[in-house]
Amino acid sequence: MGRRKIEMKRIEDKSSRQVTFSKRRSGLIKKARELSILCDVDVAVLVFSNRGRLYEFVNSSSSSSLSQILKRYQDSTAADGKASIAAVETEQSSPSSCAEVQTCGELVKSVERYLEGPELENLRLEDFMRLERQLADALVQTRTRKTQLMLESIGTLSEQEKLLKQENEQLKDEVANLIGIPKSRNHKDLGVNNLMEVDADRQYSQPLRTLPLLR
Amino acid sequence: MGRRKIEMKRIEDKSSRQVTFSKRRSGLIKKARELSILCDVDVAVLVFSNRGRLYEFVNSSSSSSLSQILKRYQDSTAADGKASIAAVETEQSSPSSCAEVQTCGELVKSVERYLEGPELENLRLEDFMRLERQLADALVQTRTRKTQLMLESIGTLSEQEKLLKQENEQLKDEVANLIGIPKSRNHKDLGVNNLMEVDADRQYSQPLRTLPLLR
DNA sequence: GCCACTATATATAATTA
DNA sequence: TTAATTATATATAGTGG
Repeated sequence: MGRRKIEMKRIEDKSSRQVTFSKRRSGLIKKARELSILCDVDVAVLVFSNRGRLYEFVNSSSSSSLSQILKRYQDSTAADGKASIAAVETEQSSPSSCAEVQTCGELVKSVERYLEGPELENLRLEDFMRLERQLADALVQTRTRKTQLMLESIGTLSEQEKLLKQENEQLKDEVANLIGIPKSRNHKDLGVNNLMEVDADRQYSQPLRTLPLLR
Repeated sequence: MGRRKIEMKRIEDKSSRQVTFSKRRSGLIKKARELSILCDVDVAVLVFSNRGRLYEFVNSSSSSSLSQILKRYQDSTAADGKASIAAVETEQSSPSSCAEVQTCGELVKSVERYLEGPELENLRLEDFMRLERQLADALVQTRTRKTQLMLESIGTLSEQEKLLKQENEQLKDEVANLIGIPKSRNHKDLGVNNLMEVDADRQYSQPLRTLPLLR
């Protein structure tokens, strides 16, 4: 929304953080006002600057006062007082085999037939509960199979990687040998040690960006 | 901000009011989140639909103190004991972050507390439907992230395998060279080049230590 | 009622005064 | 500095499925 896109993280420069705070704060409050007017709902926005100042918006037109809104808020969050925002994402399609897809497709079709059939009227709650269970089972099986296949891929690839690395090391040794021997008899060991040290370092030289996500 | 400018007054058409409510509500909450992140401040947004549902955002790092601050603004403290779970805003989020996962953990905890609480008797069907949605959302999110991580791992490993194979080929060539044409004047250069190439590749040849955690 | 889309309105990051 | 300005990013009103 500006000359360029900014990263969604704390703005480190104090000055521009302050400017952004001022602009976005009023933007937020403006939007809150618009929402409350357009949709005729109660909205409260509270912003506490880190110097302790409070900026707020509470729509006053309705019967709700701030205290009432806050009361509602506290009632609503009596259990823990925390906000939680769940992001819904469409599940990515996995690399599933043809057989599976076919099976799933058939399953879906059979369900469709089931739901469109003339005997639909005659079905009872019990039938739908059974159908639900069947579908849930199919889903669980599909997911399990998917996970299994992915883990297998990962395992195979890791194994492959290990072997390639070993081979690689041997080749490096050989190269070091071939290069090192002509000079003195110690060169070989030095070369090998050096390579191994480099190798040992390698495993630590990586930013593990995935780790935090697992916490 | 749309195909045309709209008057700043209550939208009379019920349907489009509802649509606008949904869109602007998530927009408002998104902006609140951005403000809290970019400027490192505490922000709370509370939106009550006129059917009594609460949509909220409170930046989690400060929620407990925020709750306390909120208490200061409460002038009446009559308790009516009605319990309800805060509705969870469902919105798409691009970057998965620690905060999100943390939110999942918090969600689980709050659910546990909720289900063990003394007010369990007072909950209505509506509350459980909402809870179900929240949990389903959290589950989808978790699954999606899992799948994403696994796919990333597979991608990385494949890439790595490719690079290792290339390196391997080069090393083999070199060994052949060194054996086939020993003591040629090119030896030194080859050695240096090789080491540099290895070095350049190093950044890709990383063991993914996070893998076991996915199981 | 919920998507995706897209034209347009609005918000705002960088820049200038 | 704070206040305008401007170029760009983002939000969203209307639309169709």
